[in-house]
Amino acid sequence: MTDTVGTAETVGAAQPAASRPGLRERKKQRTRDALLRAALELFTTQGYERTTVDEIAEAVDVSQRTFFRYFAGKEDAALFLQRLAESHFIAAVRERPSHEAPLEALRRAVLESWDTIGEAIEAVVPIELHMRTYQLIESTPALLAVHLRRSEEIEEEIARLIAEREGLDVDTDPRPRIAVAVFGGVMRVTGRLWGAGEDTSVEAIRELTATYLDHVGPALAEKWGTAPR
Amino acid sequence: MTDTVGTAETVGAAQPAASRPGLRERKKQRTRDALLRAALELFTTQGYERTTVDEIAEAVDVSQRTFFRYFAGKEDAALFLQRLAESHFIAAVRERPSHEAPLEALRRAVLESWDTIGEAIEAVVPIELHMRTYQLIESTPALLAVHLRRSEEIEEEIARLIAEREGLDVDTDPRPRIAVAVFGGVMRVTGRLWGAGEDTSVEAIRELTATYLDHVGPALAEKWGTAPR
DNA sequence: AGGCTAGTGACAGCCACTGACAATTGACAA
DNA sequence: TTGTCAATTGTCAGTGGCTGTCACTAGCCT
Repeated sequence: MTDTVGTAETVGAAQPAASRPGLRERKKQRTRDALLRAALELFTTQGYERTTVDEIAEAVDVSQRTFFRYFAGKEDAALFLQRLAESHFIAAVRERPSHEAPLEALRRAVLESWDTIGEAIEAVVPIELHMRTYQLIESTPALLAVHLRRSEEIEEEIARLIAEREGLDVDTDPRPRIAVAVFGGVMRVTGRLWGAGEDTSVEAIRELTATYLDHVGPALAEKWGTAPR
Repeated sequence: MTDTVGTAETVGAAQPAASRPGLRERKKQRTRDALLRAALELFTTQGYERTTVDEIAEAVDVSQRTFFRYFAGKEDAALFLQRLAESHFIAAVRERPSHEAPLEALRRAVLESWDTIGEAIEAVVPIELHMRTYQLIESTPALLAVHLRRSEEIEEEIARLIAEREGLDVDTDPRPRIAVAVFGGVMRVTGRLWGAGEDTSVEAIRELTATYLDHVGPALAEKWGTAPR
């Protein structure tokens, strides 16, 4: 709050002069991040239901009302990072070359986006907190419910993307939606297993995903050999 | 509330003397049904969010507290019939002969259970109200979220069932969960399309389901022909 | 008939969330 | 530097879902 704040900030920040959000904007960003971190920290330590919005606000020393100005609700804060991750995934799908077969494109998009997502999150909160948050979501009915609904919305979006890639009409041809539903189904299964397991590393989820996607074919086979494979 | 209620009920009811729940029990049942009907009626006419629990209770002339003794919450009432339907579906799967391939068994189970479910529901509320309720769920975010979470739980249950049928271990072999996830994904897509469409008949959902299930293979093909089919 | 207990109503209270209004503070121009 | 405008925030009051408690009524059982 000194008189040289302006200069100090400009120098101290790693902003390459291209974008200088202004004091007000930066302050807002800091408040949002602080609220998010406090919320996730409290959620993952005491549990989601046992944490009140007042506690979160108090931890950041703002009014409860302010919390609701940054987040639509408790859920919104808890799922914030998921949304971040989802947008990265969608972007990854968009960038897949259109000569790849639909499922192939989706597969590469997830596997690839695991990394870029990590970086984006680290810029806001420690990755480790995000991992804990993910497990929290999987184990908290209220959060899982909202997360699954969001997943469905994303599936619709991706289905339209795929349809566009292939030059098809989603409302006429069932294949885009089906392909995405299949893919989404597998992702949900692997996500759940990953969250329930011990190894929370990116490698673990990557491998699990790849393995399960490889098993879609066999799982749909007329007759299953008893060989588990 | 006359003194001959007991006798009248015994005669009037279609209970074949095998089970006579007792006055208390019957009264409870009537209260529950009344609450359910009132709730669904209000939900589907005014909207879920715009209906308060007090309104529902008042419509049946009981205290708000009593509503919560019968239903865990507003959601619980709204999804009551879904749960009924789900249990029928699970039962149908259990009864499929074990020589059928997994997906074939699931397919037959749904298509078959559409009918038996109808009867079970009619015993509580008019089918037509159930149809409206289904559309309400699909179009109400809060309800859809919980419904999807329940779906996931059911998928897990079915996956274990399938694994058992095939003599496999769900935690070792990915195929049961994958197959069920694929199936569930298709069901969700068709359910959504059905709810959004005009034709709310059983035939419509049956045909839609069959068609979409038939397209799973093509949707997973390496290269999609441009023919929508 | 009379005790036992399930079911209920009435009341109090917690917490998520919202609208309204006033106070504060950054942004920008004079 | 100072004044004005607009964005942010705090405060207050209220709505609605949901829960705990307690006294009371009415089926049920011996």
